[in-house]
Amino acid sequence: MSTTRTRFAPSPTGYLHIGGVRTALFCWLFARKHGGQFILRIDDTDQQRNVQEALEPILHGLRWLGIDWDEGPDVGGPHGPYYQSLRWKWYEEAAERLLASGHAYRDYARTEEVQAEREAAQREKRPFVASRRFIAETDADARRFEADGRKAVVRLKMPREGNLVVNDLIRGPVDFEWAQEQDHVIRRADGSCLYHLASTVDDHAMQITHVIRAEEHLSNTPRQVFIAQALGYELPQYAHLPFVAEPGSKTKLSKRKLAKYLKNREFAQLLEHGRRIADRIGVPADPEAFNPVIVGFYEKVGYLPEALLNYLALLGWSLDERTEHFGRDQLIEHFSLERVNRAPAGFDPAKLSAFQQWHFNQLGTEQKATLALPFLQRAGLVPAPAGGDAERLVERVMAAAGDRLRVAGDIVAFDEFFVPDDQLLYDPKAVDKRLRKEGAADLLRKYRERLATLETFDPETLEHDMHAFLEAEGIQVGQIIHAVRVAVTGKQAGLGMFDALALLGRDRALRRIDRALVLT
RNA sequence: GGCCCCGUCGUCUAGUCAGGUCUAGGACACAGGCCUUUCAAGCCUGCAGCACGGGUUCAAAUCCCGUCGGGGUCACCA
Repeated sequence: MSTTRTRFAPSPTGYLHIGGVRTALFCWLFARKHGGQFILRIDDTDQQRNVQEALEPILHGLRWLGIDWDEGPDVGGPHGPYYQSLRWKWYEEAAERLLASGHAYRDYARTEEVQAEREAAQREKRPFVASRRFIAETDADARRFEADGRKAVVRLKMPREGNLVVNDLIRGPVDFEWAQEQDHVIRRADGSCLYHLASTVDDHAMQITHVIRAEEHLSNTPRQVFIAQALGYELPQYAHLPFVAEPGSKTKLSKRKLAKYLKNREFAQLLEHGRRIADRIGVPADPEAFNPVIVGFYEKVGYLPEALLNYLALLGWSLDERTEHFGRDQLIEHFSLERVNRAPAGFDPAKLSAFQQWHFNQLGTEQKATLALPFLQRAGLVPAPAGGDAERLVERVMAAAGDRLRVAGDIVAFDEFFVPDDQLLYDPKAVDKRLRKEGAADLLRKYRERLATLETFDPETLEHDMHAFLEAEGIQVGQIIHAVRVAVTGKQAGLGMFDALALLGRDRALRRIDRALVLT
């Protein structure tokens, strides 16, 4: 057998869908696993305008995830062009050959006529497969039909007996009866060719050995096999992947049903989390582009490509009963179609988030800081270019934050460390609860005086000193620390208190406490 | 409706092909607890599933038949 070659054939829709990219991932993994090639082919037979513009987000998303293609747009290859709109000559020629060999015919039936027959069949509860009442047997027939104002489409002349067994690599043998198959149109009245013809011709021309695609194409396989056999092609192997389903449902995930998914608590949280970040960095949160069903969403808010990849791979595939965390290379090493599940897999936002968290926390402080910096810059919290001091501060905040960030964009939630003291915002609820509490202001004032005289301002010294303060005042830590936190950060929750103080330094801490005291 | 696919905790899954080691394992989520200056994290515990009904067998999640349920597809879309 020749080299393994798989392909992903997206149409330029302007965005990379989660379900689509999962298919691409499996095709890519399979090719890489077997040392073969992964080909990207653009299915633009239907849309003419702005293909490049609508394609860009798809290519970008694939690149972001590290799914690279050996042949396709940008990189070219020996079987190009890789745009179906540029390959019409091949299809045309194939259609003529099918006509010549009797595997296809010119059908002069009008759309309405076919439609009427189809509806009649449905009413009588019998399958509709073909009309064949307007086949032009001779040139004279053709001329007569044309004089009548009719135009011909080319239809496949499907067999009326026997059956086909497709040995699907994931599902095993699948049985189809030829008699159930319609005489599908392969060329329109205007001469342009349709997807099934184009796809079959291209798969052969590009020497695709394994057609790995979504389950929705399983029912389409017989007509493609028919075309391939009629044209004398060697058949590729087929593997039909289960759908990526809606959260909590078995229906195919769709970009258009955002409102419905938002009823799912976890999905709503995922989007909400993203929006909080998007708001701060000025990313428009319109559902056309900012939507968890689209890969771009994750890049925009600072997910790690390897986390998405890992999650997606496990959506329908598994290695064994325990291994969950995979890097790109391990995925390639272990992937196999035999271990792809047959049932649809629901998209689980919470699990994706958990994977992200795990991968993000595998990173060192420095790497996390590097990833977070652009978010601070976009939020206007750190200048661009940042400069050494700013970079060090980001790293120190990141170190003190520990596991508190899930995605790189979460850094904007720690804006208090980057904002000038006189611009720090105080959460009114926090002020009421912690600063306006009886005795809080007095204690805060006393604590402020201690801080003012403290020699060193690192977390250890601060904590040590706090204990001395507690003893001197005869109070519990809870009685003072919350007030200090609100005073210097404006918030009720955040980093460890002593880390926060040390991060700000004495001058900034004192200034903030002074501001806070005015609020009491 | 015809044809095709699918059906193990709420979710993703292991186990099904080669029936026993499965009173069904893991993860996420959820609940409770511990830790604790907050929030996370971490640790511990808990909750929860073989769609149903027949059969075959000493033995069925696993094999067979049927039922039910879900999904896909039936375009001059891809």
